[in-house]
Amino acid sequence: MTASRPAKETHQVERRRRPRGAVRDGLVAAGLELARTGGPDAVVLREATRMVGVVPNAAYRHFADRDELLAAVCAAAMDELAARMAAGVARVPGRHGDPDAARGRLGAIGTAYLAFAREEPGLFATAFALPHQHAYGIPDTATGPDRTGPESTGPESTVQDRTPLGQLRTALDELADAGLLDRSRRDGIEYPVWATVHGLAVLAGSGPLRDVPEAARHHLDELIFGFIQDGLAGG
Amino acid sequence: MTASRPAKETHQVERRRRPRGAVRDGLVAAGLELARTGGPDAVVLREATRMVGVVPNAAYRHFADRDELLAAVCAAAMDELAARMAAGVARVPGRHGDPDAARGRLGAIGTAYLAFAREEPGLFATAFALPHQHAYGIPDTATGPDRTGPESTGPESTVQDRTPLGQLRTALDELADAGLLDRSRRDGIEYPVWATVHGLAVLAGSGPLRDVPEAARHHLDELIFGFIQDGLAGG
DNA sequence: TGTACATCAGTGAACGCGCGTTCACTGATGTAC
DNA sequence: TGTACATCAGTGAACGCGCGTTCACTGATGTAC
Repeated sequence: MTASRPAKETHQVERRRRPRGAVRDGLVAAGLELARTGGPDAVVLREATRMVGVVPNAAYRHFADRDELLAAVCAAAMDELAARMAAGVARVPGRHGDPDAARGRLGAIGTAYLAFAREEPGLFATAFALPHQHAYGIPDTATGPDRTGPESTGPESTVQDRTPLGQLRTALDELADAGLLDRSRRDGIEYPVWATVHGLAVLAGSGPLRDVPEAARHHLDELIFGFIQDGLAGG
Repeated sequence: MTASRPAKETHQVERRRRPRGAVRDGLVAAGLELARTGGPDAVVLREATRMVGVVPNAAYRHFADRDELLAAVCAAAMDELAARMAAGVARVPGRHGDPDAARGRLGAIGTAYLAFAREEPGLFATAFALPHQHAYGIPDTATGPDRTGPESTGPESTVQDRTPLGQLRTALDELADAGLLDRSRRDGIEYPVWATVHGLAVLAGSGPLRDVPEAARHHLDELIFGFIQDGLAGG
């Protein structure tokens, strides 16, 4: 029986029994659950420590302040979106360059994006809520390198990254490889495509279209996908 | 001199000197200024009363609670967006049905929308922040009539309304009247167009693309407008 | 035209709450000799 | 292999703050007779 272990050992387990990093991970996970229900504003430091079963100030061993915890939660939310997209893409069979597969993978990306926004509006909002968003002001100097800006579309765009934009780029590259997207139209096309899907995601996930019934929702999805197809085909 | 007025009159001015509705209007205006700087979360009831020069609980003569004040501020923010769009459209000369004018008015709508999101990210976020957004949950039953849903695109869509979506519909109708948009493609096309512009507005206004330098920003705008044009032309 | 009274829109004071954050502490763990 | 000590990661108690909201009140305004 396990009860034969000395009581002393059971007692000394009270302190520091958690594996290294468990509290930090737990705080982020707790913050993620709070964000799931109420968006970024619901990520309350004290509540997260309560959920982990730790005293409030223990959080300061792992985060400088509440904003740093929120930043970690935002990153985790973005990771979850990326993971769902990757899972959707992986579910589509077919070799790289096969036209049907290429179309299917691009569609899977859009579908996963929209599904995430609708099923998890709180996490979706959190994923795109960079901390310090609260100060809506003119950002810094609006100059300097920006890794997500359109100017980063160059040779390095072939580097595979798991971010939503990176996955979209990969899918569009494959579409071009499959001959379904004219090479001359490839450059920068990820932005209009992203904007279209993101716009519907916001409007239908937590915006003014959030209450449309399911049938109309599917109609909306089809309208948007058809529109993107036309935009990719060119005028 | 005005100083010849009896001091008594100057004194009795202390109470109720404000015109009817001035405090309510002032609270909404104050809330709008708070939202301008910090988005919907910055709409703090006590701060608004301070700005108006009134005691905190005076707000409860005009609003049931903080949420009702926020709702009024959100509506005011949406009105400001609508007004900027209308002003942009009105600036484009040319008769109804003239191709150049029709194109110009549609472009003015998109430009005004994007400019508002970039210049006033706080107000833009507030305009689309329906109160009770904090509870991200499955809305009611997801059934019942929805006036902004796609099913409201019918004979009543010809009714002119000043909402952003209403103005977009009007512009697209004119585009069809001018022969630039195939009638068979008109139905529901406002949603993809709206989504595309809204998506860029969010991404570039307060999202991950908010820090892209001005040159790249204009490039993005052109990409999006070109994409919409291709989508309207059809595949 | 003047008076009596209801209503309206403000004041003043107070409440409980939960938050983020700081301080001094303590016990367990890991490391140097 | 055993001991001394630094570091790590938690505890316990407390802080000040600003918020939304409630209560009883009061004076000015509008209305009925």
